[in-house]
Amino acid sequence: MGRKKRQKPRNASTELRRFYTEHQRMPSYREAATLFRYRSPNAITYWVNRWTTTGIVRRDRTGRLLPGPALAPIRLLGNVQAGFPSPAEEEHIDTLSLDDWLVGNREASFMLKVSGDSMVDAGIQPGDYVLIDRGRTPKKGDIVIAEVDNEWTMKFFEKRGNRIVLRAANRRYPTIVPHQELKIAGVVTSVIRKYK
Amino acid sequence: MGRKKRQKPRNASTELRRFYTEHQRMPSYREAATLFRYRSPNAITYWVNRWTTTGIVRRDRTGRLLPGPALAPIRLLGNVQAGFPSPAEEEHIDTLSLDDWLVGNREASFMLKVSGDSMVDAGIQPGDYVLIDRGRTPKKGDIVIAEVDNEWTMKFFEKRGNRIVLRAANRRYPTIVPHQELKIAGVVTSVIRKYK
DNA sequence: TATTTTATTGTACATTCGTACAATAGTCAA
DNA sequence: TTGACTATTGTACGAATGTACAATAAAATA
Repeated sequence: MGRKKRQKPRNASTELRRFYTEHQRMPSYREAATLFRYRSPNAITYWVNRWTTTGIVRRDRTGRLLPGPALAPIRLLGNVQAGFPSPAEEEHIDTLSLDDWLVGNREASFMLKVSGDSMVDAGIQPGDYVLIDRGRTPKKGDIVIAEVDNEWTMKFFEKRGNRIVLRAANRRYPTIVPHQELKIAGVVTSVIRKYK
Repeated sequence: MGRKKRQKPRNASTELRRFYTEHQRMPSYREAATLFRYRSPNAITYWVNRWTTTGIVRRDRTGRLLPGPALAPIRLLGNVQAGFPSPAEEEHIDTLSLDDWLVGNREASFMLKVSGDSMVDAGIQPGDYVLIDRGRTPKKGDIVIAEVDNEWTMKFFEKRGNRIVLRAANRRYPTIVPHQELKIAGVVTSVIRKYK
């Protein structure tokens, strides 16, 4: 039969991950054959057998492909200062995606980029991103997105006696005691800083 | 025919998202029928038709289910201080997952929980998580995980003349000039803080 | 060189899949 | 009560899928 030079699929994990994130599913054997330039879907059967041993893919009930552990998201290891962690003592957030880990209530969540310096003393800097949960009712000490004088800002939600006050985590900003009704857009559930 | 009380599937998005994150694929029509307690896969065909209009699901080439925009991850909106953003002016990280956004090089990445206070002046606090890229070569100004005196710490990577120095972002810690060879585990690519 | 191992192709088949079609019961408003 | 609309069930069919089997070329090894 006509036959191409042998190849052995290069960076299978990368290609498969790309397909998975692009299509939100794993390829069929025939699609994978196309992807890796094979003429027969059976070439994929051949490779799937070793990919399962290396954890790149798994099979579901009907034999279809699923992403294996090696395609899975980020691992959470131990602490920085407590000495460098050995892979043995990994915490097991392994299987969880950052999305699931950070976003509890998807429908009610959104993200903002921080541009002021009113929260620097709380370690939130301009350029950071904050995840907001719209649905949550703020507790004392929470960081909230609130409307003050027709402007939305990020402040600590606190109480003085029975009154609610909004405190900035920057000595240069005053604490605000809202007169009338107070609009709160949501509670900050996490902060993300991304270095280039 | 025997028939159950009418139901109209409740929180379809939640159920479907649960299935998708658990199985890493969308259900077949028959599986979805089981999931929502229907006796006929055709009940799902019926509902898929309206789920596609509300963006909960999409169909692929062969009619199989894919997660729709409404099942998709977090949206990135505008800036905090620049006034509260209208949904119109969303940046379009919509379709991107936090994982993809934060983790460039999956194989070479891992996560650490910060336990020291050596970087507080850079806004990295004890309890924060840092994502590390093993593969990247550190540039001046990067935050790195380095081995100093048989202990791993997080420091700014800088240069004095031709020498590499490791500087803490906390006035109480000294700057370190490594004598011999310097082991660097990776470069910090992002910081994540999670409030309870 | 000869031999073994590894990689690729093609075909065929049972299984699973989505969906078209038809029937009918539940719900609601007039 | 009647009629219109909505929701559910069952069946059947063509298309797509994973895989078993067999053949064989390419590369590695002796």
